[in-house]
Amino acid sequence: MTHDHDTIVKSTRDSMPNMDTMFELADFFKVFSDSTRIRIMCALFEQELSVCCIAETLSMEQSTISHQLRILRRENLVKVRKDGKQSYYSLADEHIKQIFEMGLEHISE
Amino acid sequence: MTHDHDTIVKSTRDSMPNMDTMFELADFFKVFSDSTRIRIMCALFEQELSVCCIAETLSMEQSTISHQLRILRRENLVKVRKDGKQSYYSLADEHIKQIFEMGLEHISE
DNA sequence: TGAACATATGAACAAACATTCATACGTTGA
DNA sequence: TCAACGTATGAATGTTTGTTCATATGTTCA
Repeated sequence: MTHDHDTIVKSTRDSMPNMDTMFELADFFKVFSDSTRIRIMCALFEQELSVCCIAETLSMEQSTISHQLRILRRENLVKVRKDGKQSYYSLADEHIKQIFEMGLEHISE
Repeated sequence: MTHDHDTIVKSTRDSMPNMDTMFELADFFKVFSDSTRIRIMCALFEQELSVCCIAETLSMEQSTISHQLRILRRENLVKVRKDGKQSYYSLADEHIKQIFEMGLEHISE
């Protein structure tokens, strides 16, 4: 780059959020970037479900679902309730629906 | 799974969006799941910028930025205006800011 | 108590992805 | 026209990540 961009570069940098914030933002959206996790969350929109019930609903292996639920749990998007042998998962945040709506809105354009 | 979940599985499946929709949704969020792309979009919030200007703002290689801009272009999140040697990129959609806001809201909890 | 079941998790594997390097293409101005 | 510059892109590379397999943990019930 030869021409003088110093002013623009500087003011652009100043206008941007903190580095940390932008990395966190990417990490947050990363959770929604996998179709299995999306499908799990969609399944949980109506009611809480056990792990094997989710697995059967999605026609996927129990292990796969458990691994993905772990990620959703870590990110505080779902919560667990244990009852006997089963673990019942539900959405931790009503917020999630809004985020879905927003994505759907963009897709339908 | 031994106990009878057929009813729940069936009604859950019925309540869920189309498969295609859920895959598209994941693909949409995938675009936001990378910190470089997030940073590029943040840089473009204020004004259109040339490729080399973005690269310098983020202290990253021009090639890296070009590759990521290609993805953002493919997903219709940025648009290009060519002027002489330079390509000026800008956000294609005011929508994007809303999506960012929503993510930031969740992070700050 | 032991067998059947539900869930969680580590290791291995394959696929997806971001970055870098090298280079090609197009534009400008001397 | 040729050199310098800005941008785009294919190939190579290393890393991340989702899925599978095997298995461990914990619970229920006969």
